[in-house]
Amino acid sequence: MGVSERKQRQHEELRNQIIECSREIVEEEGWANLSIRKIADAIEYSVPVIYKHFENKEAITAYFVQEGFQNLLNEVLAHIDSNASIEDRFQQLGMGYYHFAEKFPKHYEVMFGLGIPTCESARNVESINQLSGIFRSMIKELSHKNPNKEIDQCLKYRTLWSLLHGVVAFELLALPGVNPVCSAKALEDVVDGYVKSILF
Amino acid sequence: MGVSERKQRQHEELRNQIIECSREIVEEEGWANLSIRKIADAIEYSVPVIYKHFENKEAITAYFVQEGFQNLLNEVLAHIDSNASIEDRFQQLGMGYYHFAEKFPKHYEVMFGLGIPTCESARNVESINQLSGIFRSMIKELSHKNPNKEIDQCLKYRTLWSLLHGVVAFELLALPGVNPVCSAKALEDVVDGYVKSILF
DNA sequence: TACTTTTGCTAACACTGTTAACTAATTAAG
DNA sequence: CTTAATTAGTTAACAGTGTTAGCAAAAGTA
Repeated sequence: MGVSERKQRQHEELRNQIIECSREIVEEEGWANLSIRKIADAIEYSVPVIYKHFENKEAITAYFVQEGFQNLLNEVLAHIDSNASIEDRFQQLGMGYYHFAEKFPKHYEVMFGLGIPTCESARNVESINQLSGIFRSMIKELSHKNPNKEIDQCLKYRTLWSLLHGVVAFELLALPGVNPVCSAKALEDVVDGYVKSILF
Repeated sequence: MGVSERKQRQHEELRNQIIECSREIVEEEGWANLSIRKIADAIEYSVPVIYKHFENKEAITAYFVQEGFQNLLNEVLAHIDSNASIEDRFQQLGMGYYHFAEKFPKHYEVMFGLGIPTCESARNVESINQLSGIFRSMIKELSHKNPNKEIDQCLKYRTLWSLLHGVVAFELLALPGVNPVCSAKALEDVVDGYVKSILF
């Protein structure tokens, strides 16, 4: 037959077109200007067709949240050299995180935007759990280097992510009065302080 | 006459009503559900009346950004005991920042929300400059305690704000997989590391 | 009293997300 | 091969959004 296969292929192709057109719109006009009608226009289909592929608009943004966390995971993994010292690996982790945000700022926006209902869609994303695992194991390893100090690893896990997010969010916010110091430098500084806070 | 005075008073009263009704709506339904028509309904006037008091909807949110930074400044000032040591004052600053976000989460959202066009409206807010001044002078003072180390104060200013924002943003995002460690504790931890990164 | 200004309204325009109802094309069954 | 069933895709509507033009009524001024 092959006919139903072709149909399914075409169905998936259309889904991809929705995704790619959405990506372009967001890239050029930002999340606020992404609309179902614009997508429909871009894929040259009528509006209701989109609802055959995505339950609603939020499901489209949720896709990008998912994709974003996958990219974040890949970027972090790509930056970590498992032969390096644990201290260096923390810097590498930071740089991976930073480079992700630099490469995919729109993804970062929708992943971590405050007040946007996409926070919900971050739940049940497998990549987060993997990232979480990397973070925690590195913290554990670093903690072992300083057996004298009682270290709350749960707390440290949270602060690590806070630090990373803080630096990156500031870069994206471009708050007034803040000189354009290189964010990578700021992140290096912050991670350095973080590592020291565990070691000393 | 006093008649034009009364008119102006009534005009200002209506403006206040717009603000207070907006505050209530945002408190109960969030920023996404704040609409001109809902405000008009609440103040029991027709829609165009609102445009006599605010140029557009963004001007309303801009008002809250302004108010937010004023509150943030007040909260920070209230927490800092000028007789305390510089190390303690950094902790106090952090706590002031944190308590502001705790008391006014909706303000924090609109002040620092990513991707929301209100970032623009943060420019030209006088309170930011005052806050900025406090941050910088404290960094300067702490740096003097360690004359051996060459400290990039511009960088430290940026990282300080990143740290504060990072912790608070995480609290508000309530990201999955992150145990509900007390944010105040996380902030204390972070500020401690920050101070040490300057002193040692 | 007549004129002018202010005040506030209705109604519209151009958008938004979402869905019900319909048509046309395609597929499967008799 | 024709008929029935399914699917694909459409139009048109509903309810909501921000914003504004045009008008009526009220209030203030001469």
